[in-house]
Amino acid sequence: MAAGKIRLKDVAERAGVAVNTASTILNHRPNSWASKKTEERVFTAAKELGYRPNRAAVALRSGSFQTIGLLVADLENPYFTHFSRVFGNQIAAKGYDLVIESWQTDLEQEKKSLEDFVHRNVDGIVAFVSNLDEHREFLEHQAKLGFPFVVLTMPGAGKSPVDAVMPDFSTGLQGVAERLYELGHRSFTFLAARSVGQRMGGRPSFFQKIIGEFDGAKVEVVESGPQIEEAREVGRRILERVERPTAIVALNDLTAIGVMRAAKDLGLGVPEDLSVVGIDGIPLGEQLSVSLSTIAQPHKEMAAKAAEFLIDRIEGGGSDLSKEAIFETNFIERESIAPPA
Amino acid sequence: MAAGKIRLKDVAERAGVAVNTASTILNHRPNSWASKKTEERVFTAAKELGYRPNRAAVALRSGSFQTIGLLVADLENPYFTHFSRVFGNQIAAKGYDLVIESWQTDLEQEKKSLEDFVHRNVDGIVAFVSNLDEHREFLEHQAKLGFPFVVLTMPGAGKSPVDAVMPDFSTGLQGVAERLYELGHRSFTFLAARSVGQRMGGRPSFFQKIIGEFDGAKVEVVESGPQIEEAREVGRRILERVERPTAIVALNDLTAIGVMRAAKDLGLGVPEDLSVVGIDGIPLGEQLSVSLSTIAQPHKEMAAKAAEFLIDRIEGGGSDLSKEAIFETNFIERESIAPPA
DNA sequence: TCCATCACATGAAACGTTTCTTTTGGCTTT
DNA sequence: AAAGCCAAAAGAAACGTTTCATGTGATGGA
Repeated sequence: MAAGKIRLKDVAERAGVAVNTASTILNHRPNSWASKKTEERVFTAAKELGYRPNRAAVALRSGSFQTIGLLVADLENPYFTHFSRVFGNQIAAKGYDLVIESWQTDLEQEKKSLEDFVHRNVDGIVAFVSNLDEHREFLEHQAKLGFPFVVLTMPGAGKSPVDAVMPDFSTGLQGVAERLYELGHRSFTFLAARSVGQRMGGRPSFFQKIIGEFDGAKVEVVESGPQIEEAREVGRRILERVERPTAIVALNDLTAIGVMRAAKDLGLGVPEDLSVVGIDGIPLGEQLSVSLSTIAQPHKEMAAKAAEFLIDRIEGGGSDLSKEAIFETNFIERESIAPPA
Repeated sequence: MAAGKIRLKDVAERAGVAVNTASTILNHRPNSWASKKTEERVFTAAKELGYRPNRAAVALRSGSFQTIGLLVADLENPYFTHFSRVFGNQIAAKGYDLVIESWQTDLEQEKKSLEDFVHRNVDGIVAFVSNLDEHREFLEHQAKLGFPFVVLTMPGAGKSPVDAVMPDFSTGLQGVAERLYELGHRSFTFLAARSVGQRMGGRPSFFQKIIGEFDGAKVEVVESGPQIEEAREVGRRILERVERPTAIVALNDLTAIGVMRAAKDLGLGVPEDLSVVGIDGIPLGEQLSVSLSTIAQPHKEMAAKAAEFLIDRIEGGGSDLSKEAIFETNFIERESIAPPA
């Protein structure tokens, strides 16, 4: 248990009032009457004793922890920590606490985390999910229960059973493709997330389609895990070949960093010998010695929208249709791209 | 509230037993007595109904949330997320949940976070604190209350009132100094944390002392904030001068990255024109295009020790003297250092 | 003068568990 | 056959709040 065990009862006693009176005064500020004098007494008593309500009791009685859960894929990826911070600020402003959980890499764990999380008795959940279809049954169940749930995922997997916030990579990818082609690139590799179903919302195929419309350009899709180390390995294998691409688009900024390192390992310069583009727009990308070009997601707006959806559900409770918000991404050109050698 | 409101009572009814019987069977697995037959009935009833205990009620009655709090300086710094993950695994194995909080940069907020955290009714806290002395009064109070508390901080600020886990940078710094001197460096800059009291545990002065013992070497101490952006600015100012150092040791790996970028901004190469060393040993450092030399802290061992200290306090409860664990750091040489031009 | 009315305050139930104490009835012991 | 004992299970109190339903004593209208 936490601090010195000061109960509401103690405060009430010291103020010479009943415990419910103290309760009304301390919380229900709005709509409470009570004479100024007793209010005064209760407040000073509480302060003097250093009273803090017992969260377990509050939660038990009022049915809410005032806590919302955020489930991210990997807390060690700056994209998620950055998102977490922005999101945390948003909901803190509404008086909610944040509990962050991180599932790592595999689908089984993702499912398990999701289910465990629901039973932590949080008031609502925002979760990054790799693939809507894998969780559809579960999410439908939650929606039916009216449990406030918002997912962040990729568009294109059909209507989500719960509110969803999604980036739309088409504009960003279009921008990348056009710019790289314009610079003279014709041979591309797209590093795709190892397929957990259609995790990447058709990013590879969309990119292929765009590139396919350009004369003489070709794109190869290679799978990789989402972390630097693996991308470095995969990148090395790609770049060791005789016929290597002149530009690589990676599945996220972290893997793009891995690819840049792979280039370095082989004595290739970025961007002279290889152009690299990431996805996400993590702040770190801008600070690298060769700053990373990227397709940036609007972190802040997405976090705000997720918070808004969730709070609406929690407070409005309305079990109307699920809502979707799709955010455009945009290509940010930095030092990591240049014309091919 | 979470899932479908299945109470222990419902389980008990379905199993045809009293609620306390169900409780005993479900939790007190060890030491419980009850016939195999009823055990069986209770378990299947619970499973069929999808029963999950209400955490608020459990916490209220048994006085513990089975949750421990981790307070870090900045969740966007990979050092802390990495630590969090390792630490989280450690305590998860003991059946505790983890709640992470992040104070950002300034002392006021640090104090506030610390105090708020205590009132979240967690079972114990592990906190990174910038400076023991700033929190001494508070920590002594917690120690007196017997509240399980472990701090991670720098050594040298006198005996900690609560259990403490600390890195000892003397070996690491010694290693850096020797190696850089050996490579031919004579002019150093030490990027120090902007002084919140003696935040850095005498790192700058210790480094000065070591360097002072080498013939013809000099070191200058410059302050910076802990984030990349500021370090980049500060680094630029240092490197723009006519008399610039040939080697910079930064207060953490992130700021070292900022310094490397500052060099790039000015057209200086790392390591040809400038050697850079960080502190912490974040995994990212190894993956940069110019991999970062660093003074590595033993994350894993430190996290394990912090977990051990805390669990001991929580479960042992013993209010004996506070313990300290000091971990050696060690210098890891990577590509970011070389002989001066 | 009497009864509504009002402002202010209180008593007590309830939230879902855990845990301390008590009951039951079948079995051994004498 | 009565007393005692034990395993197995039930009863009920308690944790610290919030909230619903009451209670009070003054005020004002009739």
